[in-house]
Amino acid sequence: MAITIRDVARAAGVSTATVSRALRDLPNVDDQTRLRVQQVAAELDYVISPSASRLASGRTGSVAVITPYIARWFFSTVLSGVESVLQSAGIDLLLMSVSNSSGQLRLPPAPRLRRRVDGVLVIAIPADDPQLHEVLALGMPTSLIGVTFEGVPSVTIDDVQAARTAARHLVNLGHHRIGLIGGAPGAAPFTAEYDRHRGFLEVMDEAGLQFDPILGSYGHFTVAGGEQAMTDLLTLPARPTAVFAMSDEMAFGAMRAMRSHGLQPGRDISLVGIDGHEISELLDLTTVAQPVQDLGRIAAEALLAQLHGSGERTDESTRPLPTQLIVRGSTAPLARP
Amino acid sequence: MAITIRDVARAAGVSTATVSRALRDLPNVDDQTRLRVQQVAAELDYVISPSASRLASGRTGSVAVITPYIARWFFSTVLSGVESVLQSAGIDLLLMSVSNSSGQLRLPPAPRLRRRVDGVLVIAIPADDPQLHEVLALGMPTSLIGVTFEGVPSVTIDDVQAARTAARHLVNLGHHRIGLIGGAPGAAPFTAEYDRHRGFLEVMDEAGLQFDPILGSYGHFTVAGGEQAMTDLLTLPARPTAVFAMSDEMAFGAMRAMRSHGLQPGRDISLVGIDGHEISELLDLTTVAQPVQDLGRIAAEALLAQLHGSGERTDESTRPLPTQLIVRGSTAPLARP
DNA sequence: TTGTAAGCGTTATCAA
DNA sequence: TTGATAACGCTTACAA
Repeated sequence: MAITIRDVARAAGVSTATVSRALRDLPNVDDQTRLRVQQVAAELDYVISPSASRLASGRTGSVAVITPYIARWFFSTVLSGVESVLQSAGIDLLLMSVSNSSGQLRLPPAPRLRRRVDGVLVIAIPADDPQLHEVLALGMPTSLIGVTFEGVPSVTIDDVQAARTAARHLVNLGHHRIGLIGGAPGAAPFTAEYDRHRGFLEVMDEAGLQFDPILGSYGHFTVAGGEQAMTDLLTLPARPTAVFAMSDEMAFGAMRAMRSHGLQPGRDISLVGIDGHEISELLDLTTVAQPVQDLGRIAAEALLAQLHGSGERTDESTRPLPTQLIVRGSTAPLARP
Repeated sequence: MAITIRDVARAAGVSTATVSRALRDLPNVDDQTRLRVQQVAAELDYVISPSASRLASGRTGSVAVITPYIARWFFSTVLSGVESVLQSAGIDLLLMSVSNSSGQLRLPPAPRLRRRVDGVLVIAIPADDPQLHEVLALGMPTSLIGVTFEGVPSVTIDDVQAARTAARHLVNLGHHRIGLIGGAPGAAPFTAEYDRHRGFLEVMDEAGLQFDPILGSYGHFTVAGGEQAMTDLLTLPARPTAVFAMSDEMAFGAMRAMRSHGLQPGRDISLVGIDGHEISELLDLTTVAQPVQDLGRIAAEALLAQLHGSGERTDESTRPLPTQLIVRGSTAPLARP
């Protein structure tokens, strides 16, 4: 069968304990000994058995990433940030999707986590989702991305601020009749939807523009959702002159709806999104960019810190990551009538 | 500490062996006994220790997915297909990226696989990449996506045919001066690049059009790569009237280059891609769509079959998955001069 | 600095 | 159908 630690020990003329210590770079091993053990191990092409190591040590050396979607831009980009950090740290990354969209019946993730991973990273699962609660109830080291939850470390942007920036941009361009495309207004607090909604309304208030609820159009955070929402706005008797879409993908859909109506973003209606999606540049969409990969990277680092530390959740209340307005052709000053 | 199998055995009044059998639905257990054991286990909130189980059984119940990129559309979409199958089968999915692009020094994946997973899924790593060879040399159950390799099961589309379809479409529209945007012509055989190149040239030959090498422009399979390649074509004395881009993302870049030059896809130059990228519809790009999620799903199923079967690689030489031409506004008949 | 040996929590063989 | 019990391959007190 495969080479075991005993084979290495025998070949190096030491005990298995010493091999174990030497190979893991633990202190209290003679340099000569360590070197010899490492050489022998290499010669024998020895690889440690993770199962045995995990059983004996109680640590799994792996973390789970729980995400609602894998194939969407935001989530896969976050994931790539997470992966790069975990890979460097030599930690196994278990990927688990919890999407229930495709009619797939999905087991709740919590039971699959126990005794299997040392920690969990959760990407943008709404704060009121029962699955999130189950995961948090496990009490293991956890790091949240794009959601906040009392007492649990999380990495986010300032969604209120991001929405404010987008809305302010439109207001500064002279627009009064500003439409809103986003998730349902009844979203749970501490979610991106909720906060972006709030930021938008704040700016409208401050500008002395009262938001006409008929200009709010809601749907899924997808291209299709944005298209539908924009279509609704375009069939209004009095169209908005500018629209704030809560995500770039919704804005893409909005653009398509506009094109179907023979309208052009920037010329006929100004449009701004949030994300900094790769495709936004192509479509010439003004957007408030967020550092998506960094979200993942930093959350992963925070999780590693918990793992290496006491194992307790250390909610160091990190400040939100910065966002940046990128002005492109989809927004323009309100044409004087 | 945590509940173990012995606690369950004690509480149910049976041996640990029986608990193990009952909980895994093995035969030769009395129905009464099985039921009682399951109830007791549930009451005690018992979860099996994967490490212990793996150590004792020799199976890890997990597979690794090795991919060059995580955040790119093709790869994340394949990944989502893979994940849905593995999740249903109760198999852990270990995600490993091998991208060396971002200057990140990445350990070769092979050593990280040994004794850690029961099988491997590899997404679109070129057939001549040494990392792929290392992985294959492990001799474990393996399933390839988007590459073929003698003796190893793989799931692909017919890239030659896909390219033929795209090229034929342009030829049928009356174009003679057709440009090519893609990966370097010196690509390794059995890769998408190589085959798409071949399919394109075949059609040109068959149509009696001889391909002027100056109309071939090569770069990375990215938006930026496509933009650069198209820019080069546009600065030619005699521009092509139509262009075949080997991927939709390259076509997106090509579109941007055209716009910079005041040209419009379909009107001034016809453009066709390959992929069926979600964004293609938005950009009105004609493309040859491939069933990307299915690629992942089917490859995962093939891997599961190996796992459940003899453990040997069963190269059942599955036929390539079908592709489909989707005609949109970016291609049009050659305007009669 | 090194070795001894008792776990870690299952699975699987063999016998009953 | 069930039970004893020997692996599985490592880690980690504790001793030396």
